[in-house]
Amino acid sequence: MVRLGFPKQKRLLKARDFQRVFDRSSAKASSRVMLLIAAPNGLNQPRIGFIIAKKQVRLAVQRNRIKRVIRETFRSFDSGDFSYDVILLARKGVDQQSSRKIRIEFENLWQKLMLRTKGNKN
RNA sequence: CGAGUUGGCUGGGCAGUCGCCUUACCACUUACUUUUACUCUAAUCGGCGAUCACUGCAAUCGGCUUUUGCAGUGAUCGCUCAUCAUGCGCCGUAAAUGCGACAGGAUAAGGACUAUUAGCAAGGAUGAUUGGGUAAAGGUAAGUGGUACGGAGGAAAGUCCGGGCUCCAUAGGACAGAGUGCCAGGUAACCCCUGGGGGGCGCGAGCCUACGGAAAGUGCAGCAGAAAGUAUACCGCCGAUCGAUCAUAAGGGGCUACCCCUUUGGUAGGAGGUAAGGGUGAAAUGGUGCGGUAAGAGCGCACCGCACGGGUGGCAACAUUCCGUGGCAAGGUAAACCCCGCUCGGAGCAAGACCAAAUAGGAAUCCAUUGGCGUGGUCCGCGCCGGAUUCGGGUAGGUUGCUUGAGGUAUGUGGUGACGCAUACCCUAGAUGAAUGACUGUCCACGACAGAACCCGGCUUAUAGGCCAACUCGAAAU
RNA sequence: GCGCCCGUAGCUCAAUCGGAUAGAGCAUCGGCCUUCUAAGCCGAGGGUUGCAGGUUCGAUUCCUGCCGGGCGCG
Repeated sequence: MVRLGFPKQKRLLKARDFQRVFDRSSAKASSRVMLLIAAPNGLNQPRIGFIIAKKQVRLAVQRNRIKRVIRETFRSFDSGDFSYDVILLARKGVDQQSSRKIRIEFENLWQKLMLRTKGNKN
């Protein structure tokens, strides 16, 4: 049974964590409106952090919406022992897309990312 | 019914599943800590003792050697060391005490015994500090799981004003600077609000209004126009008064087909008069009429307007169909400089406070007590005493501030109103990479603008709609 | 959380302490030149001066409020 909670252990909180992911990034997946960067974290679960700049998404309501949608999607994943830290970078125009579209796009990118990290291992 | 004005309220509802944050409670785990019990004995400082070595002194009239004693230094070993006290007769051990009963039995009575007792007092190598382990109980923190309550806005936004709060002096004086500007009131305060006045717009309900001073001074006004701030005069009008000229109508005179003088009328002109008319401009020094004049003109008069003084009404701004005076100026611009009145100390929750951690508080240069820093534009004042710059190095983790407040709701009451007062009840986000979402079903008007970050009062801006109240205009009907 | 600056032609910039038609270079278009192109020469078009109000006779300029962009301090 997969637990669907979203506690703080599954988030990136400190500036240090973010810096580490940028320094040791091993896989990327991107689309027109967002970019995922992943780095191994040595835990038995993935963690996620958001970088949604005010410059890219002006309104606070939209920034909150994107975070909520993606957190919700991330929460519902059966990630298994995918032990990577992932950073989501928002690009311009995300706020123009509907929540459903963002959700689908993020799911696709996540699948891509999992494939790529496996490829790296081999 | 249509069109409109003003003010106020609301800002999708319901059900289910999963998830996030705060708080409270319960259970478990981990860490820390306190107390108690048991247990182990490590370190530092100090002290004591023994042995050995060295040095000095004495025992001895002197020297040497030896011995003994004392003192000092050093080394080694040991004790202090395992607990809320133990232990100290003698022996032993390297090492440590004095006093001392009552009652009682026995006895004639007492001693002895009881008794190294009880008790008292002093001393000390026995001192001071830091520890480890196990168990139990309690507390704190973190995490996990569970239950329950609560969980963004009317603008949370822009950061345009005003305050609270915190630190710097208790926020003080002067200048500079900034803001503000009809009057009265409300308020903690305001560039806010309410009521009133003046001006402008609208048929109206209503709306807008930086609305002090131009007689303190300085500046500015292109083009056009004669002239743009000083009063002047371009085209005009007049030319009474001046001479020239024409006519000769009237009168007079003379040398009588002509001439002269005066008057009258005309023409051109000049000195001059004038500001009615024309034209320019955003703006040209009251308007209309009559009189008047050479033509005109506030030159005079009437009415209107204006200014000043007084009265009256109003707290005041101001108003005035009241009275009087003045023929009538002193143009505009102060969101140009400026003057006047009033207001304003600076910084901001990354304020500030506490805990923990870290460090060597380093090097160079410059300035220096008429100085530097706090302190901000300057000076004074106040407080503190080295300061500034560069280079190098270290730390930038947590708690608090943090939500009970100029708070809300209801009722009553004072006031035209903003708002005030009284009583009762209520507690309503507090995150910190930042919490309200997702999915499903269903209903309808098919859901706009938009997310708290120390807190309030306003302003401004954005906003799908829906609801309520008051009022205005128009139409129809009664 | 504070503080400051800038928005003018497609682009880069001017415009005197408010004065009339908002100008220059590059770019665009047309013509000349050249066999053709480039360069050069001549000419033309292109502006709601970020938006909305206000002050003023008159606003790119002054004031107020919005919108957008940039910079600095902690």
